[in-house]
Amino acid sequence: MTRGKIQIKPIENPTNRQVTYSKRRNGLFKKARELTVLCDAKVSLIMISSTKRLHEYISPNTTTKEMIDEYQKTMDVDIWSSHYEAMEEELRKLKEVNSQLRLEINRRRLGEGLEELSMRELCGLEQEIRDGLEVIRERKIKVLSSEIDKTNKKRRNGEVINRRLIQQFESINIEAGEDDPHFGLVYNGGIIDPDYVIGYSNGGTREFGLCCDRSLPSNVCSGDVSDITTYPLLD
Amino acid sequence: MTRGKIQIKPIENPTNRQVTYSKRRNGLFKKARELTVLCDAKVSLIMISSTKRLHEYISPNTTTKEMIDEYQKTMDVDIWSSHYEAMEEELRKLKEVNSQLRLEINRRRLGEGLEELSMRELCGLEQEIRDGLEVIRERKIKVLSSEIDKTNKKRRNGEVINRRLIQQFESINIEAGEDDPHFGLVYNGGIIDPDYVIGYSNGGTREFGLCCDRSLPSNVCSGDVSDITTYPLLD
DNA sequence: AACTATTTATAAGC
DNA sequence: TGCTTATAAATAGTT
Repeated sequence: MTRGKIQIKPIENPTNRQVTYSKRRNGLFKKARELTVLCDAKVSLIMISSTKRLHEYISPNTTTKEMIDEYQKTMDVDIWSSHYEAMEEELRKLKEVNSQLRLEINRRRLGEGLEELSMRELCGLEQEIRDGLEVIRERKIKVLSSEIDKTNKKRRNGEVINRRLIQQFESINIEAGEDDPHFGLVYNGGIIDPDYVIGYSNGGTREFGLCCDRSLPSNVCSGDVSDITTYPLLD
Repeated sequence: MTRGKIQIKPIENPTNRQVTYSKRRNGLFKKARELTVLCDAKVSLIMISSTKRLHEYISPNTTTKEMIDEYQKTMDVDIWSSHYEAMEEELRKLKEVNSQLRLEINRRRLGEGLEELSMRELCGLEQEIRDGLEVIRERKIKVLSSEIDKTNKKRRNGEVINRRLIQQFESINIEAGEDDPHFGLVYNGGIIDPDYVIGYSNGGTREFGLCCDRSLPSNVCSGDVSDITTYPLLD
């Protein structure tokens, strides 16, 4: 605007245009800076040249994000909605995968959703499940073995008391003059047969096995047993 | 900057400050507009006064959102991160549920992850899987039955041709003066025993069962059979 | 908001 | 890009 007034219209010459852009850009920056200082204002200035180069000024007492947030609040528009789109897509996909997984679980657990499976697929699924069943059986055996081991250890620790108990029983039977006692400690020599144990607890640190002689009629236990003496097993 | 040069420092007088803000704001707008036209540039200018009033200029050939998008791309920063937070939380939760579901599937399918299960849980899981297995077995029987039904329908449709085929075989055997033919159509009266069918196809709309008399020695079929006549079954 | 003296911005040239 | 400079434009202080 000197050495001859200019018209405000597009500068055709690219070099000229770029030079003018550069000069005026700096002018704008300077003015923005001055406004910030003089008037305690906040200024966000973003410029993109025709050559796609970006320059920005932001007042020192704020951030671009803050300015944009303020802009949004004032204009009551949601500029970011499009920014959610990618994320929403991901969300949608995850939800889909999720429900697929749930379907899969239900199919396997309840054997539902088999309608569309071919004979070959059904056989494959059956085998898969059999395999899984086998693994569970093996695991059960392992758990049981370890429980038995623990029980045996406790039994060994309790053998002294056990012997005293047997002696007590024998003396009672002798006192009563009975040769064929129907009650007694059943003790099968090391391993407790799980099928023979009635009532099985692994909740605490002590375990008890209540055993009955199966050859006895079931009503033989119906008497008054409240005066039974119990002994704590050693840990 | 006239009637005496000014220092670029905060204007203390609020009225003065506001007046200067107003004047310089318009100046900035004008410069921005001119830059847009002269240099084919895009300008986004947002100003907030000390009295919290917001003014903006945006070049006619663009939008504020576009400018901000471009800004983000260039600066390689995510201004909106805070806007994503809620969504990211949801995303995180979904992913967690997802991996839980996958874990669940693997446990059920492969019988893995059983280490932490108690005896009671193992028994429950085993029963669950047995139940699922039963459903699959039932489904297999259903599929097989339906296949057999379909086969029977086709067989009935093909009975006329079947009979002609039998007649043809019989006449051949009579011509040969043979009383005990070793070749013939094996037809067990309605239901084709799947174990007896060698080669089973359900891919197309037509099905063929190739049957051999199992009492025959295996080398009896080794002759020249290239002149066998085939008949298409009715659909 | 208008005026205007002056400063500032800048177009053209190098 | 940077410097120069003539001149247009912006604007501080006043009314």
